[in-house]
Formats: sequence, C-alpha cells, structure tokens
Amino acid sequence: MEFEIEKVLPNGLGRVGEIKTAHGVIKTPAFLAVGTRGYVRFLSAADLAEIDVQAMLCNGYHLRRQAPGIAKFGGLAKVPAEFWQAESINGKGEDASASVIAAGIWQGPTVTDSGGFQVMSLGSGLGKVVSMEKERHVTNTAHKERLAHVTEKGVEFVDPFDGRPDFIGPEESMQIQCQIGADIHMSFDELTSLADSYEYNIEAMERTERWAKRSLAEHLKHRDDLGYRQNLYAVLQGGRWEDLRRQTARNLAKMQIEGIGFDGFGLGGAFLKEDLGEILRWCDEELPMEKPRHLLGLSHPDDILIGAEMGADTFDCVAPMREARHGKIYTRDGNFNLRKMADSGEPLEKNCDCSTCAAGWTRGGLRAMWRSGEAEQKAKYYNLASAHNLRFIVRLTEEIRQSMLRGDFDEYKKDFLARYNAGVI
RNA sequence: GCUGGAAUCGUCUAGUGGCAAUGACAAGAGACUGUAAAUCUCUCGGCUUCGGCCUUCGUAGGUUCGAGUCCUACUUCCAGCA
Repeated sequence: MEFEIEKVLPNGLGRVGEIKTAHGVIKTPAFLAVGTRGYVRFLSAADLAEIDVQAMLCNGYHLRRQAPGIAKFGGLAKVPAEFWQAESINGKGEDASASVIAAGIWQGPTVTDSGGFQVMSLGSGLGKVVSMEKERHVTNTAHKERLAHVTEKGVEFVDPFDGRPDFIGPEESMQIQCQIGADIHMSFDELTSLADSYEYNIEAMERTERWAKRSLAEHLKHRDDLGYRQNLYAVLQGGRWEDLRRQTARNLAKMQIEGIGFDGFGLGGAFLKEDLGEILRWCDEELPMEKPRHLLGLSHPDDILIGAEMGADTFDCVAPMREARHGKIYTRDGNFNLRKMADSGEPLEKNCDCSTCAAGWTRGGLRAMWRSGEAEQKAKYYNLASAHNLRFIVRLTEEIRQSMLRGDFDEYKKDFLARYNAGVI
C-alpha cells in the first residue's frame, strides 16, 4: 500500500492524498461505506458505484465465523454474491438484502475493523446509545450485565444473537482479518466510554498499546497469505486527555517489530463533539505525516469537516444509512424527518446528484413506501433513502477534497456549515 | 315482525361492579456516529399552580357508596327465522 500526499492545508494537518491498495485507489479525504457483515445493507455494488463510494468497511467481529470461508475464495473482494445471499438468510433472517446482493457485491478496496468497538458496545456501553451528546450523563453498564468482559488476553463475550460464549484477542482478530483479506486492518483495541475515568483510560490505553504490538506481530505472519499485501493500522485511544492522546500517538508511531511498523493509524474513541477537533489535533501532531489515518465511526458533516481539517484521511460510519432507514434525510439546508412529508411532491433535496433524486422520487412517495408496512416496499425505500444519505456524505468528502486542492477549504467549511446549520427545511 | 348477538379514544381491540379505561395499528415529537439498530424513547379525551380537577365506553333512565361492566326502554348494526 502506498500513500501519496498531494497537498497539505496551511495548518500542517489536513491533506489531500491517494491511498493505493491492491484493490484500487482511494482518493482522500474519503468516506467509506459500512458493510459490517460483508455487504452494504440495501445497496448493491452498482448502487455503490453510482454513489462513487471508493471503499467499504466490514467488521472482523461480525465475520469471524465466515472468515475461513472468505479466505477460500481469496478474500473479501472475490467472494461471490451467492455466498452472501446464503449468509443473509441466516441469523434472524430479517436482513432481506438478498436481492440487492444478487445485483453484485463490492470488489474494490476494503477495510476491516478489529471488533474493538464491540468491546464497548457489548460491554460498558451495552444497551446504550453511543451518542456524543448524551453519553456525558450516562454511567457504564453494570459489570455483571455486560455481554463482554476485558482481560489482558482479550475479550470474552456472549454472542447477542445466539448466546454462545466466544473470545477474541489481538491474535484472533488478526487471524480473522487476514482471512477476510481486506486491504486495511485495524489493531485490536479497547474503546472506552465517556463514563470511564482518567485512571481507567490509562489502563485501557496501555492495554490497547500492548494489544497493538501483539496485533502487529500476528499480522506480520499472515499479511501476505492471500497473495497480496494486507495492511495494518494501529488504533489510538486515550479518551479526552491530551497527555494520553499524545503519548499513545508517539508510542504507536514508533512501535516496530523487526523494523516494521504500522501502515497507518486509526483514530478511535468516544468523543464529545466540542472536543473532537482538539483531540484529533493532539493525535495528528504526533503521528508521522506520511502515514494515512482513519477516523473511526464518525460521519455527521461537522465531524467530517473538523476531521478532515485536523488530518483524518478516511472516515466510516453507520449513521447516514441507519438514519435514512429511520426517516432522517440529509440535505444541504439541514436534515428533516420524512414522517412529516406525507403531502410533499418535492424531491428529497433540490439539485441533488444522487440517483434517488435524479429518478424523480418525491418525499411523499418515499414516505408512503417507508410506512407501507410491506417488506418489499420498505426495502425499496431503504435502498433509495440510503443511497441519498450516503451520496450526501460522499459528496461532502469530494467537495472537501476539491476545496483543499483549490486552496479555499476554510471558506468552503464556513459556507457549508452556515447553510447546513440554518436548517431552512 | 320474531329470536339471538353486538355497539369502547381515527381504526381494530381488552375489559363482566372500584377505570380516564388494555393492547395493536395509524398519527405526532425526539433520538441514532468503528451496526445487539427496517431500532429505541416519549405523546396520543380536556384542563392543570403536576397535587389533582373535569368530561367520557350508542341514547335516556334506573339499581348501587360506586356502572364501560347489572336492570329497563329506545336507536343502529349483524346473524337466524318469518
């Protein structure tokens, strides 16, 4: 993998670049579509191409049982649609994306998460919303209620769907990810919640660093197993404390095994919105300029703008598509809830270049589809609304890239946010 | 015309003496950020100083401390018989 920087912002952090992987190029800043279970829910490969998605992020935790099967095909990009169709019928059987999958699956660059997020979502944050606004007043889930428990070795957890006990540590995560064969992997980390103390964040961060070293060691054993080079990013934790963030960034930046270090860095953690920019600045001032950085799990426009400004190259997040499914539609003039649009003959967004708006779908029509109660109609709505919201965020990253190349990023950011926050709709 | 059965908050529905009254849907408001998420929370008779107050279960009476619930009559609907 190569990372080429084309231009750097005057602040010395934000940049425009290209990540060249075995499966294609990612022009950064870029937003990656999330396909947790190996495919993007309700969107086909053709849809993703139409949206100009450049890469997909899947999750090693969710794919842990399929990983050996994926390896047999030669990695994520070579898995045939039939495989995912069969998989999607399993589980709760509700993920009726089968017809969408049949239309083709993603074959471009891919990223996998390590399962580190599940440490928190099944552990201290079980049953809670991982919200930037709300979590400040939320306490951690009681220890005995958690589905995941952290030890030095790794994480013991119970599968929330079938109740089976399981275990993932750094070695397991790397083995899984190297079987899945994404171009970029994440080291196995412990994501803390905003409710955790400074002292606990030190403990978790230091453990995450030890896990990073073990991740690197295991990754190096398997990174060429599928016949092309797979890459590993080290994930940074450290909560909202400057000393921790800078320290862990320095530690991970210089971490090597036999002269080989990480290929890039994952910026992790639970953030309060107002802290995000500062925290990213602390991290990125310490990290080597020439390595790419992925900001994990954020996608609201203001977060992407601040992330790109502070030096994040790629982003991923479930929000655009989950919120689309829940009726929240993104537009340049703010978001709106489709529920109140029963009589609207307007498109989701005027002058939008997404396929849904181009096809002439109206808000009222989409709302009727969404609320019809018929699975097929709803699935169609999920496809159309997901395409719109995803295109909105992808377009935002494209425009950020263009503005950085032109040299007017600050102005672009100011104008975008002024209009977006005015919320005319 | 006779005999049964039924009428409850937009719709369907629970309720057979302590009820402003169950559940579902619809409707309305909010949430959602490395997917336990086609999910979750709240509202859904009116007023309220949030302690309550008022008006409600087809209509009108009655029994009762108390009636959606029991009784009588009426109205409407359904089924069967003429």
